[in-house]
Amino acid sequence: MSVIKGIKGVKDLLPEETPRWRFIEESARRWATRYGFHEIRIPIFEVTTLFARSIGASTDIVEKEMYTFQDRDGTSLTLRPEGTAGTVRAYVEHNRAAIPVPQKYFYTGPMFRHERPQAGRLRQFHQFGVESYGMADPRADVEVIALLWRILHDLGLPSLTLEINNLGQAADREAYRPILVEYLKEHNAGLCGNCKHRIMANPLRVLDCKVPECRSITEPAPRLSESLSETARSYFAQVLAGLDLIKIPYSLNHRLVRGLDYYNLTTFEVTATNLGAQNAVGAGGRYDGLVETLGGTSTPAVGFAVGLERIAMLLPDSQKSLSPHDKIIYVAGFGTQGSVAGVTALEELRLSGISAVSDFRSTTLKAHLRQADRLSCHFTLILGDDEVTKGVALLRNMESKSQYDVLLSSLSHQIQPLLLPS
RNA sequence: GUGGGUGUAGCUCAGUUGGUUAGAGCGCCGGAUUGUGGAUCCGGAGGUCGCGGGUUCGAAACCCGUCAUCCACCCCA
Repeated sequence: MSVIKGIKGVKDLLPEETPRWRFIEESARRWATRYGFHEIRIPIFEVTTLFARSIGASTDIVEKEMYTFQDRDGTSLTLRPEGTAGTVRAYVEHNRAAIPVPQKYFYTGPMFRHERPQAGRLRQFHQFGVESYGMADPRADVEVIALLWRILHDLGLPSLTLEINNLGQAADREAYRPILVEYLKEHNAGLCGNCKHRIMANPLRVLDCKVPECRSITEPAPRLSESLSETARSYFAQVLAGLDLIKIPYSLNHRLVRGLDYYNLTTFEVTATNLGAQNAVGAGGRYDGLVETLGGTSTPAVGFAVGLERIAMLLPDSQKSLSPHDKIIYVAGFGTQGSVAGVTALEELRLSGISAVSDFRSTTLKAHLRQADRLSCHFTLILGDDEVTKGVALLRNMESKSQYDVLLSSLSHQIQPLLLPS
């Protein structure tokens, strides 16, 4: 019999790691709530066309990274590669635009992309994201960026950089595209093979190339910012002013081009050193056209998503185990009568709200005490045949080693006060 | 999809130009202490050397293939 193993790029989160995941998730929830966002829970799979339409048919995600399968009736379904598409779908489907207050949602959960795993990249990974609908106002952008920054900063993540760029409206990019293409064609010879292809396919991505030769070629290239309309420029200026106002530090990056088709105007990304090659912790932007693309009425929107695995990698040790664990009492029942009395003692303690554990493999007091020590229990309740005969149990303080009798008839009553925080 | 690194005990890793019974540390179990944990000492259990083939008198080591994993490219959170 061969052992069945987990799927490549899909990881278990073992009990040792879940406390700090909870810490991250709870922190993100708390901040999002404080900023007026409400949780939405959307399905893990959707019809494939939802993602193809929203993310962009020619993006890498849609072209080669989706987990797609057929439903029994032949409908093509896909495990969600990101959360925005599903959230917009729900927004449109439930006609949330009709509700007369800003619709601000957050979500968290697993996402799926079929890529080769590497540091900070899995096939099932987890994101926390927010979406703010209905406000075509720079302050909405600032609010979302501020929330992103606060979540990450509050977790104590080291050396974060917030980069921001203005992608303009689609018309601005259309105007810029031929200008950039012309420049790139002149310098075609010096570009890497990838970028030579990108000139026609997606010229903006050449700006984002990591190859040093490409970077030095694109450094003096005409910039998108020069082709932007006055409204796009002024909008972006107001976003930056808003960030200045509430003291969110940022740096402008004219090369920041996001990989999803639906972004316009403001785009941003928070990167960290020490993450390996995948250094983006979180990213987002404005996507004013998406709701309409998915059949809703024209609705401006802005949002972001952060990668939980990447946050977990960056989280300092001092932040990892902040969950306050209650005091636990170990019940050492051994011998014929002691074993039986141990079972009832465990249940009685638990019913009265006390965390109680035991290791039923241990048959000797020595073995029990060793387990109590390993479980770092503050107290051990010793229950051997002698104690049962006397109608008592021995309560041992594991640190001071002092121990005394407690009556079995009023066990939890006597133990409860001992477990209160001293 | 492409490239590179690594697969030996539960964990971290040694293992000489190919040579006899594959080791260490930590961990685990037991004893010293017949009902008292952590420290110490003593003892013990635990290995298809990733898998399959090949070369050889002989392979953990060399060759080929394969799988897993990690890292990087592409791209992204």
